[in-house]
Amino acid sequence: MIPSENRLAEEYGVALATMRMALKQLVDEGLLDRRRGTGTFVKQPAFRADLFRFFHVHDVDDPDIPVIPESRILSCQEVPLPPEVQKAFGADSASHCIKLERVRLWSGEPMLFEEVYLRLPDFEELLSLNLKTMGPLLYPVFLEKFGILISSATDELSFGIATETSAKQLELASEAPVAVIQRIARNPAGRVIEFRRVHGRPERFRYRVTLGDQPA
Amino acid sequence: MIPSENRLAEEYGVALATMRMALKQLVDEGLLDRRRGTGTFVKQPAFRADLFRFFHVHDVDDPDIPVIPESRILSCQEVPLPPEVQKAFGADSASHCIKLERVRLWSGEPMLFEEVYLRLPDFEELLSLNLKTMGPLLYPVFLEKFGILISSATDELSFGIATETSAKQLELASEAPVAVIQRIARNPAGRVIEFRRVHGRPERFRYRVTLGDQPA
DNA sequence: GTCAACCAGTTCTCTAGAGAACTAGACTTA
DNA sequence: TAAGTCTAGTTCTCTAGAGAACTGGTTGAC
Repeated sequence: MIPSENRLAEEYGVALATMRMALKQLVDEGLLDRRRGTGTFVKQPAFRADLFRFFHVHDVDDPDIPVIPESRILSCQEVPLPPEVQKAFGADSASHCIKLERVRLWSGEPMLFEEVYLRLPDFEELLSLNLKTMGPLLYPVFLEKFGILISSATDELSFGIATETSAKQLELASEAPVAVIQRIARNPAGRVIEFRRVHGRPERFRYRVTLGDQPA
Repeated sequence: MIPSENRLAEEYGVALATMRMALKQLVDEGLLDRRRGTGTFVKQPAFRADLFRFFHVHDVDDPDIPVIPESRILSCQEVPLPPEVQKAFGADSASHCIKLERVRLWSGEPMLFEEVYLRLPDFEELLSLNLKTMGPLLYPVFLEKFGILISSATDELSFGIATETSAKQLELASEAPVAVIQRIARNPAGRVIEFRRVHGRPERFRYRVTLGDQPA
């Protein structure tokens, strides 16, 4: 809970209405939560709900329970920038980047194989970080360890065939059909922070997204 | 362009600041556009950009050009409510609904087969409407003919196999693999207006979505 | 012990206005 | 003609405050 609008206005030497406008803006941005008669509270960053709600693998039997799949990191190393990543990062990118490979499992079965590309030198420290200690979600790590907030992402879904690596990790036959998700994630300034390519086992794959005004 | 905030406040007998707050809210809802030094203008409903941006079939050669596929309506009739539609519409639904079938083509090739379920009696008039005169997009028709605004939608993508009908319309072999999109669309009050099931040819299928703050 | 009444603290809505910032068009001048 | 200047009209930001609406806790009556 933060101080009341009265106190804040006094403290910062602005009029009450001005402080109220400022607070309202922060509410609109999803950073604060105000309750009449109670007070103003800081909110968890909204991307947790916004970006992961749809990226869950849903149980086929009960599709309303979203699950965050377990994460198993395979590798994390510096590689030259692949051309499609170069295109996403833009001209101001370095010539190398970090490539992180991981498998996401659900009930012990591999569901998704992810290749995550991250900017250098921004994420240089990631190479020396203990990957075992990371949780299953990357964006909270970005925020806590690097101070980088992911505020928007564009996903593109299509169908493709497995690569040698993804087939192996997903326990599929070589060149089996897979779901392909390509994600470009940005910070609030619109700078592309992450390029991600995901291959998923098609038979249990389910991707959910809600656009527009979220109904209460 | 609508009258200035001064005039409106006077006309409605409220204070200037109050009218400003009201106008700001309409701007936030995407209904108005204000330009300092110029005036306030009514905006085209935002869903046009929000909901259709991602629902485009992108050219494989040039994925940055979105295309609205041509629409060919096959049928439009009253049918008993299928159970999954019943679940989406909720308990207050009538026992029957409108089912609209159509194919969406691109460069003459069928890309998507859609089954659209709409509430009765809300859309009763649709049965007597000349379907030939409708454009390729349904939501503008909902707004203009029925005064119903679609403001949010939840899409769920998965993989499945073609039904007899969808295989025929998409010119695929029976039980061929297809992309499946299930959409639930709502009005601003959160009432479910539309249930839609789409089958798509997998090989050129591409679905793009951006969540979070849209970068300028 | 239970329930109702009260109260201090908070946000919400609205009033009344001043001055800055900006725009589009009309006007002036070289 | 072309470029700069002015001006009326507009939105934007901020001040100063009153009263309503609501919440969570305390007090008091039974």
